[in-house]
Amino acid sequence: MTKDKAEQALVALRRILRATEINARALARRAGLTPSQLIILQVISRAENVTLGAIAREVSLTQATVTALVDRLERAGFARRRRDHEDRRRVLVKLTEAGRAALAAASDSLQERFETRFAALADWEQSMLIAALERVALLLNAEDLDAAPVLDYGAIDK
Amino acid sequence: MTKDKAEQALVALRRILRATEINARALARRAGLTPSQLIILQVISRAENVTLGAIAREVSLTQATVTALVDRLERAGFARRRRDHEDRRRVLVKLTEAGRAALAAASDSLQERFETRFAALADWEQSMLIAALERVALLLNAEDLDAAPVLDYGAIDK
DNA sequence: AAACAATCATTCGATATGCAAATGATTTCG
DNA sequence: CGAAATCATTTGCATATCGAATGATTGTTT
Repeated sequence: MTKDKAEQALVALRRILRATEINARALARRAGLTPSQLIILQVISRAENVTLGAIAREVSLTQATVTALVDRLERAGFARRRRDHEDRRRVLVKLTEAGRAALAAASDSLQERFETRFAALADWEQSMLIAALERVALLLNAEDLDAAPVLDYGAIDK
Repeated sequence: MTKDKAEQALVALRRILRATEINARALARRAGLTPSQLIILQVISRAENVTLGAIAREVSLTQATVTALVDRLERAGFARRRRDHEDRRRVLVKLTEAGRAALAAASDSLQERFETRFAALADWEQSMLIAALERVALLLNAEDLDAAPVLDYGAIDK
């Protein structure tokens, strides 16, 4: 009797998760940030001028938590707050130059390695991998877990 | 010009990471545990009688951190410590009945859903997905990031 | 065997994470 | 207008995580 195939798939999946998880920690460390802070920073950099609540929803954290995280990012000089003029309840967050630099310093070598190696594959193989990954995401029902549009979780975390 | 294929792959990958990450939190919550505690509990359950240092290495945390986590698991009645007789510096950790029950209560619905859906696929498709996942793990160079043998990160976190 | 080095766990101090509930400010809607 | 909803912050609390120091034990060297 062969090893259960679903189990094989799960093992490979866990290996992927583990690699990215460990990478995320190392990554943040290199940038002088914590994993959570790095994630927030990535969200901010992707969508300049986001509201705090939007960030919270995107990363599935509480507004209170995001407030605290942005506090530290701001104190570290990586981000800046400013009130929204349209709706003065909102607070928009923006990346500073230092923040951009920190992100650059944290350039994701794991991701780059992946991209490089991926690019070296034959075209049909690239397509196959994409199809397979999307299939797996579907099997995990990723779509009804996150209504969030762009998500982009950086590399995990945590 | 078509969207970069590597980017497509990464997007799917992030969706997978995100699904599992959110799931891990919900999972732990259901069992009355924190994500970290759940991970430790899973490690313990898989290899009965592990040393604290071994746990730390397996999950890439500090011994100090693992000590604190096991403290809480023990206080909650989910695990028990006992000294190793061979080498009295070591401390072995064992799951209690309550711990086993907690793990059962936290049975991973995401994983189950995956297994169910995976099982419904045609045989060739299963094989293809496995191959693809293993390929991706390789592209991420998972093997030189973790020397750890069994790894099995449960459902990530964190 | 005595001395020294290595290993293993714990403790301590410090910072960060994360939540729920309460509060304050502003907008929206009946 | 006044009530309800929305958005951010604050507060209080438990946890997570690390590095460095400490204590206990084992292994090694002379």
